[in-house]
Amino acid sequence: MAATMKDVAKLAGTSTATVSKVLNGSYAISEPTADRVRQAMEELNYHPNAAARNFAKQSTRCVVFLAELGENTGFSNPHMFEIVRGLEHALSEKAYSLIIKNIDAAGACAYIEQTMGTKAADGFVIHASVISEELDELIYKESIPHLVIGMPHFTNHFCWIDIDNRLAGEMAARYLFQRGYQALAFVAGEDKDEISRHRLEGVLSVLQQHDVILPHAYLRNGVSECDSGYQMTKEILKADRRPDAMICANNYIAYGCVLALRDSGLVIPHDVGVITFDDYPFSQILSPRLTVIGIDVYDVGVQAGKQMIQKIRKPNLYIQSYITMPTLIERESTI
Amino acid sequence: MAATMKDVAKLAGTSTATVSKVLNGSYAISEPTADRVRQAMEELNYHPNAAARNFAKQSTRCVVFLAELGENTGFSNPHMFEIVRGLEHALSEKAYSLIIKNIDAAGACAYIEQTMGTKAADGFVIHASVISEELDELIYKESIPHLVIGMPHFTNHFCWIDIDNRLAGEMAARYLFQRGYQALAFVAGEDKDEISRHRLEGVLSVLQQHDVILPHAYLRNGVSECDSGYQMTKEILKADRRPDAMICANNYIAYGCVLALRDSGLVIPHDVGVITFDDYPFSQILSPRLTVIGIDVYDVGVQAGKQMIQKIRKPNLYIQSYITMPTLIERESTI
DNA sequence: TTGAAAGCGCTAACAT
DNA sequence: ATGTTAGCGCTTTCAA
Repeated sequence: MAATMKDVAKLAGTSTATVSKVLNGSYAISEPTADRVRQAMEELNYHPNAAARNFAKQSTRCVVFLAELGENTGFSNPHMFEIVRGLEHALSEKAYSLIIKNIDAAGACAYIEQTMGTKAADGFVIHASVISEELDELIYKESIPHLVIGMPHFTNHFCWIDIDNRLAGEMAARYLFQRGYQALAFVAGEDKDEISRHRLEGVLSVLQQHDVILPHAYLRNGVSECDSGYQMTKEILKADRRPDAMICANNYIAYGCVLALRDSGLVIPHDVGVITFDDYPFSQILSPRLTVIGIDVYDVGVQAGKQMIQKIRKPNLYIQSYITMPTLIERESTI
Repeated sequence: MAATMKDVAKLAGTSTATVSKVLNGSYAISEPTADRVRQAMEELNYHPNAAARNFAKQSTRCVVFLAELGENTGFSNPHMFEIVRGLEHALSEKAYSLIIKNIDAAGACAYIEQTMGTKAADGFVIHASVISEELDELIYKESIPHLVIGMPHFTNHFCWIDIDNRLAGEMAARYLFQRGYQALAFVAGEDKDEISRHRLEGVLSVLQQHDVILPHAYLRNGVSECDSGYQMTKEILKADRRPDAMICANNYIAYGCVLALRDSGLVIPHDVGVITFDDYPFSQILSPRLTVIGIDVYDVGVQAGKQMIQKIRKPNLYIQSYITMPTLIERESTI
């Protein structure tokens, strides 16, 4: 049986209260006593029992990350994992543990209610994929420490943190102009793909500032797949005057775009520049290595973790939103 | 303040012991009493406090997954995340929580000792990337419930679970022969890349069975990158007689291989078949969609989770190893 | 079938 | 500066 505080107290010739005090650094304890206690701990190889401690303090030092983790999430949505890494980092630093929970929107409410009810966690970081109005209500009513990753698409009381895809689009366009490209085309995802749409919006706003419009022939909608990116690019290349830069809504599309350009005998980045979003490892592995507007998703996780801890400490804290900045990563697909 | 067992007992007109008993289903309680208790719980919206419960039972119902989570692990090593998903699934089923901890081999020992000492977790699932002889000793000495994912490369007392890459190599070669391919080439990773080497070994053993040897010209070592795969393939194609099937050590290499074949005017799968390992989502997105020897890593996680729970319940249980089977996934890169 | 009571190991208010 | 003591909420043994 492991040594308990009582054992330490006995050996040090003090009370458990004193031991507790030197353990927690609070209150004033004379150096000699403290030393004796520490010595006793050492001797008994004493480790305070976390469960007992948390129980007495009514805390768990656990935060749970709720998300819908589908098949191959790690690969198809690497951001998810980067967020987890960032979270883990921030929480670990403050001696919190990160619990991962795979759940869908339907189950999230019950899970949180249950977990909160049994006091099995101190707070929740919730991926936007599992929020619902019902959840909003629960969290608001019970004032549950939380943080949503991703902007909710309905009126809500959530605290959330997100990425600015519109701004990323602006940055892409602005960068291309700056590099001397003049005729920009946008290879988009589905019309209902919000990320793609926001990126396009950003691009358009920059075009407007430059007093140019995006010709119909320079915009195609497809799906987030290589084949689709290939097709769209081929179509765009049929335009009377060929664009000199392609902005691809995402990596999958970009890959098809690159293949189509190659097949058309065009040289990247001299004939045509290519830029896309998100620094997926593949954008570095494919050749040419793609210039990208990246987002430090890891940092989103770190921020979320820090905010989370704040909110656990001060439940009345209310930060509605926080947006992280994209950054440009220049590589070989642009001049 | 949330209702406690005392409140329930008072309302139901029983003792807390009785409440506890109906809660745990154990012991005999008369139906009428049990009903009264349940009713009281309902009425008070009572949730047993997990911390108190675990504290009294001296358990945490937490398992931690230890691994070195580098940048972009989600993408570069999607298996890691799939394992996490499988683990989470198996643990959730038995009401265990999964804690994620990012740590390196140097820190693992201290972390486990500390976590075990403070009784903050019931068991550990440890990725092979963070094991050490020191850890082996600690775990053995303290008989800590654990399970290592990946075969240790030194004499040890660990319980571990792994994947059979050698067998996967065999399956790839056997399949190609069966489909009528006759001249197989192997596009390998680094010489020290164990996974690549094991796959190659499997291939060689099948070749041997067919009384054929792998010509020098049909084997190249490189690195796990597209460019390298491209180069190696180009070199292999210089052989006097060109191979009719390429076995690529992994997806990255396979991607380069496909590009090189295209550039050489060869048609996949008719002129040359291509097969690789691991069903990365990219193997489905690239065109042609790659035939692959896949491994159900998710299932490895599930098994690990189940084993873990077994070991927590019966610490003396000793399962040294367990190996999962690869499966063939036929797609467009082979006939 | 039920209840009383002694923990589980630590914290913190209060007293000294 | 240190000790006393009453919890924290639940489990479980033992007695009734």
